[in-house]
Amino acid sequence: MMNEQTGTVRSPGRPRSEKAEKAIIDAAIDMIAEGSGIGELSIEAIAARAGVGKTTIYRRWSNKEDLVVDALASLRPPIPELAGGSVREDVIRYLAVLQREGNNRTTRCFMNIALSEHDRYPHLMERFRATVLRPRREVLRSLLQRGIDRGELRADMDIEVAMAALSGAMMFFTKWHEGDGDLPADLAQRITDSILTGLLAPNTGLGGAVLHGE
Amino acid sequence: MMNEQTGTVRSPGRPRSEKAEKAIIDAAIDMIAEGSGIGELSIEAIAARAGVGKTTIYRRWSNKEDLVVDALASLRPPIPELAGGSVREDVIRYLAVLQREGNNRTTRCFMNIALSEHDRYPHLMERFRATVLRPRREVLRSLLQRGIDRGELRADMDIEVAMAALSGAMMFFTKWHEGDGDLPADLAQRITDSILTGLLAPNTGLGGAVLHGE
DNA sequence: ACATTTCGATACGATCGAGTTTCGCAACGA
DNA sequence: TCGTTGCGAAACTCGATCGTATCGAAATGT
Repeated sequence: MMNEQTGTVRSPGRPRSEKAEKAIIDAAIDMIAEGSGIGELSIEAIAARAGVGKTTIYRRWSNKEDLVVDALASLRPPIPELAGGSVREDVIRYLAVLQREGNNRTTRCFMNIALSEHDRYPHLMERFRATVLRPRREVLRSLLQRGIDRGELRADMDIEVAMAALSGAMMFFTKWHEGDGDLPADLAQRITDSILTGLLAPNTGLGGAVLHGE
Repeated sequence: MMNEQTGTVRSPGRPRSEKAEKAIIDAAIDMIAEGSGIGELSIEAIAARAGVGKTTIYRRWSNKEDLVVDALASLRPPIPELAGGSVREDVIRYLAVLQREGNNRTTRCFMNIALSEHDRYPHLMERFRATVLRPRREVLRSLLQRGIDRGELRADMDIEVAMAALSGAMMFFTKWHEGDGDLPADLAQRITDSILTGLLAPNTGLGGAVLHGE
């Protein structure tokens, strides 16, 4: 009755097939990656593509949203690894990863859903925040914090805004780039340098920081 | 047979009701604003809400996408008006408008669709680019260009990247802000100052621009 | 061997929505 | 008055999908 390794109760009968479970989730992800919104996704189509009976799906998830939540959570886009060089180098590396992911079909559709079904599927959104957004945010935050500690970045920097500017700029390009050509290869570098350097002309007399005062 | 004002042919019979047309479009917009994706939107529901027969819809649009395209095109979110003050002031004003719109239910759902149905409904996306994206882009571009001409902004600025950073940062907040509270009231100002000033510490010896060299 | 549970397949009733047709009435020009 | 066209309402056919039930076979523990 007891599983020797885990100590949990082992129910009698034929065990559930992990292969089927994987096939179902893969099928769901594939269909999302092909552009289905959650609304268009049908259990029947998932079952057919996974080569699985509908029963096998309903035995595991009671509705579509639960399935999609699990499917998307199983997707774990890589968290950018930083080399620990200069802050500028690491920020470029970080944005380059975002850019590469933005061109990946699966990540792209995943992000589409995260952006648009925001209000309709709160569970899903929370999962997205936890597995994708927050880890990256922390990587970037600690990177910027390191820059401050080292004196490479200004100590009075608005970290939240800086993170939004860097990630948002890249997101803006990957979503709304005019023309269907690829994004420029040096985009990560250009974004990084623009935001690190700032837009103000160098010799306005005062250092830029003074402008902060109201 | 000829319409006196326009010179066009006036067909016989009862003319089409402009009121019905407006009611249909309003109903469609309402339902989109309530969170329906295009997939969930049904012609029957639109007809019912508009108090109109389905025939009246099919007589005008041959399918759902055409109707939605027209409906969304009829929506004309205001293009930010700039006061012509300092560049900093105008950028803040511009971003403040974006922020306000991000909290508006209709604009928000409109944007959701633009973000996610990107690939599935190309007509719709093109219309969105033309009526929303491009005009704003031009406002912001000319604003930054003016800053360069006046010497307030650096002459070697990467305008495309700067626009993406400003808009992207605000978009990032309006879409993915943690916590459900409202966005801070001074957000537009914080974004503007952070990006104008840049993130680099002031006294790294060299002016920031030198870092651009590879 | 036997009980139990899952498997894929298939069928089922129910619902929903698309798109078409029909109806009687309303609005227009001639 | 008459022909034409638009109107809303309703009925209709058709296909998709839902969620459930049932089947014989397969996989496990006892």
